[in-house]
Amino acid sequence: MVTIRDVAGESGFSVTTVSMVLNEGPGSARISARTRARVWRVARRLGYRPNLYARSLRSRRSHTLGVIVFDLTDPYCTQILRGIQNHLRASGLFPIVTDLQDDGSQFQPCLDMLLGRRVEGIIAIANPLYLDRKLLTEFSERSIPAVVIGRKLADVPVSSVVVDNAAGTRQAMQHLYGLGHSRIAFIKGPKILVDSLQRWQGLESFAEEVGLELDPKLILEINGRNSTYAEGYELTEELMRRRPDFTALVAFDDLTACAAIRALTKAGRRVPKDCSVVGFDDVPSSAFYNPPLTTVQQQLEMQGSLGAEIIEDLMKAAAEKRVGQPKHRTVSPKLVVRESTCPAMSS
Amino acid sequence: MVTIRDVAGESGFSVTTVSMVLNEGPGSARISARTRARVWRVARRLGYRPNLYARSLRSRRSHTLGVIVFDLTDPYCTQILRGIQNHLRASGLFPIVTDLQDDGSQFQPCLDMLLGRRVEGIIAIANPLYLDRKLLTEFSERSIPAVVIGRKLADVPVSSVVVDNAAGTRQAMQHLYGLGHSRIAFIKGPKILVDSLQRWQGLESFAEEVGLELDPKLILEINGRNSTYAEGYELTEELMRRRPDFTALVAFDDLTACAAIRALTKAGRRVPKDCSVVGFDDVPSSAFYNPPLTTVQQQLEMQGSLGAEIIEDLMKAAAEKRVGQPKHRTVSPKLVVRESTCPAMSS
DNA sequence: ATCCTCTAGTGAAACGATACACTGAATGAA
DNA sequence: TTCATTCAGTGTATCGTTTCACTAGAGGAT
Repeated sequence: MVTIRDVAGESGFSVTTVSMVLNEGPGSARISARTRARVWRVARRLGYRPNLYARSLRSRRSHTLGVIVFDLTDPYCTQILRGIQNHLRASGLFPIVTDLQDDGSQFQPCLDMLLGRRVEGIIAIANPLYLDRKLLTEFSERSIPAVVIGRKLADVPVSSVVVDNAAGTRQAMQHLYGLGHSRIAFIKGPKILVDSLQRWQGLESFAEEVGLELDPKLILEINGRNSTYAEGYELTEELMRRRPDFTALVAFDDLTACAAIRALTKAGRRVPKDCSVVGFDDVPSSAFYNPPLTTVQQQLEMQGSLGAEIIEDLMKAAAEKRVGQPKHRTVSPKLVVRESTCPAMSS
Repeated sequence: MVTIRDVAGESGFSVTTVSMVLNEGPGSARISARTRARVWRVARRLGYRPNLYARSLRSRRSHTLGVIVFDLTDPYCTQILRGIQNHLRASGLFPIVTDLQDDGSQFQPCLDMLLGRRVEGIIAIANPLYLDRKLLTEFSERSIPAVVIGRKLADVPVSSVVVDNAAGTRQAMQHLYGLGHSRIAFIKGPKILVDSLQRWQGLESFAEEVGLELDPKLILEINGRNSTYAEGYELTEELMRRRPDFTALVAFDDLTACAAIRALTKAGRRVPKDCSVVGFDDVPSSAFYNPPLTTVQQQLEMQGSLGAEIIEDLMKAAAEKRVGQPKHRTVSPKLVVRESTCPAMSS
């Protein structure tokens, strides 16, 4: 591997000069244009590549941030990741992503990894199950900026990006109500997720406003013990057993919605003609479902880039020894209407 | 941040001793148990975390490998990634993943990134479109081990892991043939992918063996100009226009299969009763499709871990200054039968 | 001629770890 | 007693950069 010393020797200038030229920093202005050109030429000819380890060691900056995702195979995570990457590309920061693989006990090892690599900031994509606030506190103690995407932690001084869940389900309900649906079934999310409650509240408040009664028999809840899909499927069967006459179903998320559609189809009910279904998230595969899913889009990429923006600011502040105040952003979800919903049959 | 010097000062031993103890290397045997215990205790108490930059700089080992994926939001990639991670966890190697975002021009920057971080090996998940063999050659020149997953490059001395495409489509055909289907439609993959040809050949050879005639009018091909899904949808419509009487359809991949199912459903044909459909890949969402997709499972996780195994061996060889021979592995695909296929109607 | 400023660059000391050759004391054999 | 060997560590150079204080020489002002 060719080092800066090689470039210096070959070009006839000192290591310092080469360093200043190649970094194009403020010092570089003190070097004549001719020298700069020569240094660059030699560096290029030799294929010089600065050793990031040496650089970071000396400069005490890693230009690196850690991203902790709870499951890299989950499209929810990868979309957010995409947003983060896109925002970061311009800023010269490099994301190191670590994957919890849906296993909470991996949190500490991941954190150790990232701290060992001296990340200057952290973005955690939060499955609340695996988000250890104690560990996040560790960051604020070391004054390493951190932002959580998908969850707002009340008692920890950590930035956050969240979606306005209530606004999302309100839109979903508005849509169905506008289509003339009134016997609507619901599959609520598991209690452990704050999102479950928020989504339910948005939905309930809309129903109350327009004077729509919700039949308790048509409200079921995922308990989260088995696979979401399997459970969604079974709950839908249970709903049909209880009250076969509902004309629409609101699912906690897209996966549940897909399970519901499958169960309905199996039972001989056509979606959307016999029953409309709406989901939440808008993961990419929802657009390709049979039928394409009407769902509440979370703007995950946007959430990612907002998170990246926040962390970037905080990191800049930290580098300049200022203290950055935690920031909190909320993104507005947007209903995307596809083919899993249609007007209620006038019965 | 607490350094090794702090631990040395606090424990009363020399930096060298602390280093030997904490690394638990061969040198550590020369240190008494009492000293070891003390050093560990102090290190733990102070929260010492070795600086990986300093370590790598001095030891000239990064214990790091680069993974280049062509699209991190593609489940194909994330499943392979999962396999890689799982294999690597035990071996103390850390994967740094870079994402091409489906943009070939990102290949060089990603490579630069990885080389700057002194990765000791590379795994590339190959969308052949973006796999630059010139750049990969750069690795073998620097004698950095590399393995490509998803493609075997004939003229480059680089290891590979591939799926036996032909065996996969043979199984798919066997399945349909066994169910009594004989009027089968096909949507071939785009010409630029080697997989397209291989899958087609497997399929054709099976048909020939059992004396099944393939109607040229029922063979269409994705050209890859627009979105695969949209094209799959349109091609299916075209097939129905040409010969509405086919009873089964073999799609190039799962996404195409989903598009086909959607098009068939829209046209009022029930899957599988009126037409069976089989895909290829078995991405996770295929199991949740409506109906759940019968498809050829690629064993992507397995491919990932095989790739990791190869790179691990090669890296070990490189570290010991041996030369590792490129290895080539082929995984056998496996048909998974779900609900998108059923016996042909006896007509 | 002297002093000062500016220009264009240089030298040496870090950064935090590991590698390697070395050492003082204790032990054992002759 | 003496010499060699082992034990349990230590001192110092080094990895490839950046940082910071410094300087030789040119040019201008007095």
